[in-house]
Amino acid sequence: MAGRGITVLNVAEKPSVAKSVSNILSRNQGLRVRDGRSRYNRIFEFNYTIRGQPCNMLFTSVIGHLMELEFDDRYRKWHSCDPADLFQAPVHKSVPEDKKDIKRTLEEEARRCQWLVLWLDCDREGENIAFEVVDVCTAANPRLTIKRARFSALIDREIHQAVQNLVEPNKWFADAVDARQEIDLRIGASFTRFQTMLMKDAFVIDTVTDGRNIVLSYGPCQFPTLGFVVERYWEIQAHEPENFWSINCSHRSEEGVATFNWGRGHLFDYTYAVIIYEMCIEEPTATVTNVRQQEKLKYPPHPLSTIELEKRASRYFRMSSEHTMKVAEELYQGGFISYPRTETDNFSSRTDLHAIVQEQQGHPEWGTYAQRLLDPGAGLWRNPRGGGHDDKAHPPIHPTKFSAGESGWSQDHRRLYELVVRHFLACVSKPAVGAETTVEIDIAGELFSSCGRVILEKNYLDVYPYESWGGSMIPPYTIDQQFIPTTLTLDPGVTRPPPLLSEADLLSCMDKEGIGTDATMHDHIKKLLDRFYATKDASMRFTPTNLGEALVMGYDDMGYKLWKPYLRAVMERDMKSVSEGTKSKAEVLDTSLQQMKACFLDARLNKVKLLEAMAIFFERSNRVGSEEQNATGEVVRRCGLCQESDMVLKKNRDGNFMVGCLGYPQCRSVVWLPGSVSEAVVTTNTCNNCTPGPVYLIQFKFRQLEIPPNYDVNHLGCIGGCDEILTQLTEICGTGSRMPARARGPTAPTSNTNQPARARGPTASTSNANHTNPRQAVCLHCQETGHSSNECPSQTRRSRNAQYPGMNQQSGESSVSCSSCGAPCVLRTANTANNRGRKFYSCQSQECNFFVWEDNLNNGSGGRSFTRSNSSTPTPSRGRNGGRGPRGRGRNGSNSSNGTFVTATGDPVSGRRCYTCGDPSHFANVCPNRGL
DNA sequence: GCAAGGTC
Repeated sequence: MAGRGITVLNVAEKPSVAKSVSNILSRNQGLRVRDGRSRYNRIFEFNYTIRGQPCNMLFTSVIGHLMELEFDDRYRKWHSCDPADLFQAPVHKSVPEDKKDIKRTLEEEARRCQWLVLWLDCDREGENIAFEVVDVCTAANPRLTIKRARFSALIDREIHQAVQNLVEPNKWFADAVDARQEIDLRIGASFTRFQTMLMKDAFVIDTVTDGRNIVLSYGPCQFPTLGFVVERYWEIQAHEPENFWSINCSHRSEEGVATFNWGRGHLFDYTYAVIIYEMCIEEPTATVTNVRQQEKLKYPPHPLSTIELEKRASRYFRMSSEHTMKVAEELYQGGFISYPRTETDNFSSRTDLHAIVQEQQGHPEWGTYAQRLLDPGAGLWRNPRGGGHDDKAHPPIHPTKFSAGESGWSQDHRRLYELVVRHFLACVSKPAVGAETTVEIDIAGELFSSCGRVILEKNYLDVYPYESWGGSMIPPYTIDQQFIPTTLTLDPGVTRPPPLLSEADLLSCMDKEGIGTDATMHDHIKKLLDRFYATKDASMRFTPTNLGEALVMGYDDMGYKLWKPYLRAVMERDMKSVSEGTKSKAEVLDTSLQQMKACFLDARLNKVKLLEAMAIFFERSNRVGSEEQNATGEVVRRCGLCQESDMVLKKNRDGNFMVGCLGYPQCRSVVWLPGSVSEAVVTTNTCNNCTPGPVYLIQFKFRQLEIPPNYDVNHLGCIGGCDEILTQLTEICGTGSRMPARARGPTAPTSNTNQPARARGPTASTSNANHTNPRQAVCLHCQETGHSSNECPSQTRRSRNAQYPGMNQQSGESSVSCSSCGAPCVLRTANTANNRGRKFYSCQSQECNFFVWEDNLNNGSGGRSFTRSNSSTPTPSRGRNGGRGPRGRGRNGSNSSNGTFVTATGDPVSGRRCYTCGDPSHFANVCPNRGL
């Protein structure tokens, strides 16, 4: 490198840009290339003069983002914290292992440079990457002068202008991306951990996941994408076929046949249709009232953006968007097509379109067409029409090198290259021209019309066989001409549901609602398949799996539209505000994370909705150590034993409350709570006495019949050891621990509560419910000594023997009467998927909606009301149909017209069939032909 | 084991 002048480190977002800009700036004079630490990112060297200042230019690149945002180590393990903590857990940016070599190159080169010029793509992500590069380079050389080159295309004039007019990098743009990254990470990780741990062991869902560890991920892009699929599916399920009628007319003459369509289209009222039809039959003479001739143009498509490429490859070749992008990337790497990730569908006026066409003249299939295009006499050329999108970074996808097919290409490489070339040639061609004739006739006052088209000039259609423009001839007619129709029929028809979403439809939905970017949409679609949320059939159409549907249904039942694109739209608006400087990054982060955390906490409180939705499709699992039980509780305090994890409130397998360490099974610290607790919720109040704090107070509700009369059923309690009432109730009622009392740790909150249970031997001298406990010398019930309150003879185990408060059980199963209304109840057998064979009592009164499971009647765990429909089963009505589908019906709703599918006696409700296979014996949600 | 965004 020459010794005079300053040394400038230039960094581009990708190797291809570093190469292109180096070529342009050096004018291929004295350009030297050497390897960097990374095999992909070479370093170009040349001399250049910036505003009179001689410069030794070093030009290298990164590969997209150099850094990743992640949680601090303390929060990385799934069980290390409550997922709710992830909304404020510390995060940091760092260079991942596979980018370390690029980092080293930057550091080494930066040390010997005076200037750093950033040539990252000129969008928000590019600006953010620019600051990542700045961070790495200035850490190695703090004296660097930082400059930004702004360019919108890799064109000589633009690049020279950019380097002569260097500007400052835009922090607002980078901030917007920082905010987006942080929000995505926090929401994604918290919800993913929450719903995975809630459900993966609670239900049998891993039988169809190829033995892979199932992760029920949530993401602000993947979930709305799933939402589109599910919503369409519900729309189809909710569709009720309706009969309609239409009048059709045809006329055969010597010149040919014309088919006339009824001006009214079709009518749903049969009587009305018949009346009109009879009028036509009585006076069938048709009179031609209008003959219209028009020239019609069919325009070629806009220049090719990424989404259009994906959609068309899916439609024309049935290639998945993910595969399309893989093949396109390889064609790009080989230099055959331009950069494949672009939103732009508009060619810059500076692009030499003719040169691109010229390259294709020799091709055996479309070469002749290319020659015609270039021939001014043929008049085929027309400058392309743009579609109004421009990302200012890349041109539309177009061919960059001629190929008649390479030996290493697969069929998909050939097809995709051909599509890019033909699409480009079509774009610069004139539209097809057709002559359209419309004939209108009148029969007994009813209007009918027929339309025919003749293609006059095919133009672009000659090179674009993927599109057709069907032409159909109709015979000539003149105004006032009269004829008797050859046929005049009243035909029945039936409305059909819309089809399942195709991949092209899905991409359109995502594009319209701003879900993902051109470079990531295919990833989100693939994620639905990878996560077993949806399947794709042979015709490239998507069906939600039971898993995907249940998740969307669960959140929908909570009233949260997390599966809708709204959240992303709000984030996009916030990002725009940050990038324009009208809101600060901190402000946006504060507001949206606060809102999302509130939403998360509420969702967790309503997790029963998710569980109910899952229970519709999946069997409950008896797996021990359900992570739901272990990890989704609310935090009560930091574990004093392991001092690493939080202690959370949760239930054990038998439904008894406890406060256990999230570090289980490594840490077995546990506080068992009284067995009489029916409800427990961690509040935001903290204890003023117990240390180390904070120890959050728990709002308890006790079962009245299981506690002595002088205790209140509601109690705001502390498990830190200071709460006498809780201690007493624990002693009176016992706990839900399965361990024998002698081997257990303290069953009541004491100052020793953070001792591991397994470390407790039979001699542990704590406030355990043992005879040795001096505090039990006086029975709390009868005030006598000699026995504990647990064993007080005056207290039968009322909880076990108590009558269920809502039902009066008399002798014999068949003589139960409803305490709610007094009417007799009958014993019936459930026939739903999840409770088949289970017996329940159902009140016979039409006005009363009470039922109770027989097994609950005996163990006192309660009954629940349900909404009675015409053919009700004891399945609690769960609003599954509310607002879903165009008419507000779900596929198994209790709406009377849709009906509950089977009656309590197992009789199928007539007229309803499985949408998937047509079998009348079940609905689609339990169809054996359906996937997961 | 978690997101989405760059890109080889």
